[in-house]
Amino acid sequence: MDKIGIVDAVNSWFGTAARDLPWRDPATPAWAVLVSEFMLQQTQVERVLPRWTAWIERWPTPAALAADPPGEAVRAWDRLGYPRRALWLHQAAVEIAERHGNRVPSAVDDLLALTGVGPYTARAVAAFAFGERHPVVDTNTRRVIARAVHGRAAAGMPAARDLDDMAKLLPDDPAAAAVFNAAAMELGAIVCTARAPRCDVCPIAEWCEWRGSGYPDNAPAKRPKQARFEGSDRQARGRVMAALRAAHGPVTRAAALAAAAPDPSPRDPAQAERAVSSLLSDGLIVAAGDALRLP
DNA sequence: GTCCAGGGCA
DNA sequence: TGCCCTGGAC
Repeated sequence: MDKIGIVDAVNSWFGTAARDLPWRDPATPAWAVLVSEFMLQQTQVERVLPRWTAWIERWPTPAALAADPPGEAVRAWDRLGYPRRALWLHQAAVEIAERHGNRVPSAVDDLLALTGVGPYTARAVAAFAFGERHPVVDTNTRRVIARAVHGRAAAGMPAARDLDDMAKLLPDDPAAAAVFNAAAMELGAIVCTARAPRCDVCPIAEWCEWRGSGYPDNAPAKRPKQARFEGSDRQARGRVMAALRAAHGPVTRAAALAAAAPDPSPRDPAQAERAVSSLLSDGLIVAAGDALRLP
């Protein structure tokens, strides 16, 4: 493996292929970077952009968000999906305001201690907001390393090994390391994709162990099949949340149940009740007398 | 129509 | 290990 060749090729490819995203601007405050990473955990860039812009305009600091009720965060989250993350981001803002003097911490351990911040987000913020040299590994990076370095078609289960692999590739210079972290993710996202890799336009095709050994399919993707969304509890929960976001005040329990199950003859009559009770236990909705509202 | 991606939590 | 949501790819 030619480490220098790979790093230089990926970074210069990134210089031409990378989109001009506002959170990549070096002047972007750490708080805005943290918000972008929360949103990008689960959502494509195109959908995140308008929500992110509105969010940091409305809540330019952690304390500003912490001063509003969490339900406002859930409403502003809109349809980004996984609305528990809006609650977690609000809680993280409270923790930053209270424990860190309204300044996003730069140490990975401090970041990891924040609600909703895991190994990926902690290192992403340390690297991209503070310029620290850390391996930042998401599933795209893991796939790129599995193929280019290990000659495997797909990454295995996430492991500490992934961080070691990326750390070995990282340039010594922190700024170049930050670029490589972002570039490797981008390469995996748009070129070295899971299903249809575009090796013809890959900047590191000449070094790729997987390509060099004839694309062995030695990783039969044992990913558990995702449950269908149509008719799922998740869909029912999403419908209740949409109704609560649209209503600017409490809605009756009956209305929430009706929103959960618009089908007049649902196959699973208990599903609406499950949706409401699980949302209550997640704290995404709260009881207000006989009605329900955002927290 | 079906399948898939995405990080963190319990 | 299973669950959370949505929209886009196939």
